[in-house]
Amino acid sequence: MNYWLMKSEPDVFSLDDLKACKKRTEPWDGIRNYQARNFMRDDMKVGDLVLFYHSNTKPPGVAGICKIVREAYPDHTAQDPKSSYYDPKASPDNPRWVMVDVQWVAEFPNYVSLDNLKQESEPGGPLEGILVTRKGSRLSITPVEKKHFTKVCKMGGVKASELK
DNA sequence: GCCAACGTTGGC
DNA sequence: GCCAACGTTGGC
Repeated sequence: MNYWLMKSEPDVFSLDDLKACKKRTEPWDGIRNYQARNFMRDDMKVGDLVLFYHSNTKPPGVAGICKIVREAYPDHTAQDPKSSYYDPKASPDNPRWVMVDVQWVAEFPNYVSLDNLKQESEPGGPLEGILVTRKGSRLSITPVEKKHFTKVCKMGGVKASELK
């Protein structure tokens, strides 16, 4: 079982939006970065838990938890000329990009802002090494260590051991 | 809106 | 295969 952090701009798609979806489930489409794609394609498994991060908002931070309910399959928006995610190099033979399905799990009673994360990821801190607080880190999907996942849940006011 | 950091593209 | 130019991300 792996843990992840996934970024989304809440103006585009927020944790609340996910909660409002049918079965609280929605494809995570539009990933157009190879490193992020490879994480999805090679390492994401059904049941993996995800920190749902709101980017490009004030303040940025982790809003809650979702989980992987379907493993990687072709992202059809890459083949749709009308989609803003259209990629002319994608085709049925070579879909090029993949997506996964995620399901809403929990909203944090306490929003965990990027500032909070930074404070705890200082040298010697409980989140030392977490990728999201690294300078210049733009990757929209990053793996998260179990101990870091547990700590962020605690900061958010949720017990990681009670998630399902 | 600015811009640093990073990824991608394409000429050579 | 190098690298300049360009595009994007995302905090501030």
